[in-house]
Amino acid sequence: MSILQKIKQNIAEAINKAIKKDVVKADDLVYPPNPDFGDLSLPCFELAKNFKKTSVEMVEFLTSKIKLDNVILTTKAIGPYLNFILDKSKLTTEVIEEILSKKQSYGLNKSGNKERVMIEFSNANTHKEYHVGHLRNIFYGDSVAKILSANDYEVIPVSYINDFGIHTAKTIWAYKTFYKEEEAEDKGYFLGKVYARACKELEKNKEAKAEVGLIMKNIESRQGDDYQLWKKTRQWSIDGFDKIYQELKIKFDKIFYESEFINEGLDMVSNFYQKFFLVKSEGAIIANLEKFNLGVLLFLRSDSTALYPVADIPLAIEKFKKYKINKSIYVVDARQSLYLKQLFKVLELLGFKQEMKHLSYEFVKLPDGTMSSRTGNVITYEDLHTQALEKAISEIKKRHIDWSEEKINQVAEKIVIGALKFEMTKISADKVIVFDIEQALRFDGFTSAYLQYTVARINSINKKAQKQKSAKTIDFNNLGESKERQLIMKLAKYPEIVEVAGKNYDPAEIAKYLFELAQEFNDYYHSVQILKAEEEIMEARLALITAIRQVIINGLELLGIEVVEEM
RNA sequence: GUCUUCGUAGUGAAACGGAUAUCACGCUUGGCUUCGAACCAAGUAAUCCAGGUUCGAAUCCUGGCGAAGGCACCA
Repeated sequence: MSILQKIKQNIAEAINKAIKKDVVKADDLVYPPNPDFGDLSLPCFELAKNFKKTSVEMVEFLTSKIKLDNVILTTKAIGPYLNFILDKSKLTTEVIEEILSKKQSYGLNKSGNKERVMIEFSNANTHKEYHVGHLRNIFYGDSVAKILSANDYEVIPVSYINDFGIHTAKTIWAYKTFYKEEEAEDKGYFLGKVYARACKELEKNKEAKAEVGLIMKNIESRQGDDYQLWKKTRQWSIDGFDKIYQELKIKFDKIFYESEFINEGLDMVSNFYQKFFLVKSEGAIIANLEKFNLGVLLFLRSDSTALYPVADIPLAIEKFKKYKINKSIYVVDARQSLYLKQLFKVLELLGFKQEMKHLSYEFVKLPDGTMSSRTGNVITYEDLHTQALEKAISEIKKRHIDWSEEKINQVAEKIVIGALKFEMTKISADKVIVFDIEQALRFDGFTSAYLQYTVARINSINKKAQKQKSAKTIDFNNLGESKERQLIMKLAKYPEIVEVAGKNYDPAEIAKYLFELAQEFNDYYHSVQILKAEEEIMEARLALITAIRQVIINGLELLGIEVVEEM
């Protein structure tokens, strides 16, 4: 339990004792909107009803009854709110010492109870490009995985790659027709271009559709030249994804492929046909879920080729059986909400009672419309990354004429990856993002560069302080400025933020908190002297800013963002 | 047609049903011989409309308007 949670509990107990009832809970205590009101607050509307008083009377009543203890310094009644002012000197010492001793584990909690959770994200297709839409998915999924781990869940991050759809045949058709034996350096990226070409050409060339169908059949037969070509190009894509995941520093425990599950799924369909819920309708095999208000779900087309649930179901079952998970999370675009409800219902009908959760997020659009690999209206990861890197490098060169190329590149890379991750995770998942590349390449305001800059600034102060530091114990009573007290409260709230972010699967919660913390620090930095203060004050302030640095680093870690020593 | 999501300063975003609606960008003004100006300070400007529930609504309910998305052979 965090320090603040303990305090809330103490206050709730003190109130319950005062009114001789057990009605107030720790969570009823909220933070006042203005620090002048106090540190914690109990809105007394509900309580007043219980006691048949007006809320203002209730506050007066409580004020007269409540016993102050060693945490609550004093109370302050403002209208219907009973506010509490905490003993800051004690809080300050406890908070800073906890952060500085726990370091990277400050903020972790045990709420997940080691529950096994599998989270599936970054479900890209081979033989297509990896674009900014995928980035929202992978950053969201990766961050949620990290946040759940911080809440003590045993998280298994996985990805599921569709390598067996008709799109693979289209790409192979275009490759054979227009590119022959061509090979590019970045093969995954190259295939994306080939796919876009395929879609464009197929629109005007109707006869080619039959060729594509033939290629698909050849692939499905798992023998012959087309199949070999499929295998080769599939590997190009997979290598391309690996390279992207490496650049983004994102790891999966396991990557599943549709081609590994499709046969099992087809067997399942024939076993289940006319049992359970699978029926023939208009020539196709469907699951009729109308009585659950979920419409119908197609399994096989009337030409008996497979649709997406065929492989998704055996995969889901493998997750439950082989990985023994309690909860299965799917990070998938909101457009597939109905499909996931159908999938979960089918699994439930098959007897799987484990929790299945669709972690939905809205998609990424471009200013001139929906992103679509078919029309070529996409921003690929590679293009975005290259542009962002150029911008970051030029910004660094403006500031550090003496840096080596290598150092510039290293720092630029971290700034760029941070910027991309932050842009995607700072916005709540239910908002459509209209991706503006200019906006994403900004390094000021509500951005990860602002946070990285704050850390670099603190590093710089600490470096300059090295020689002046003594070994004496620090007296935190020297942190008496109101801005310092606010910073302490902010730092103390961090563990709760991690918990809320976990409960709501919400990285944006972390992003918002970190930005506010950094803003408060930068404001503070401009208003006080640190290195030029008296020795004892200086040491207390150095400890404070080191704690701030630690919390920013910890929070950024949950978003998958690295900091830089200097920038 | 039907279901789902979203409508907050010029733009983009925040606000467990709670106190004066917060932040960024933009624009106007000010701050570097000073611990890092990728920074800070001040100013400017907003809850789609109409009802309802509530002590209290940007938030919940109903209806309208607007935008996006789903709804049988695309994933």
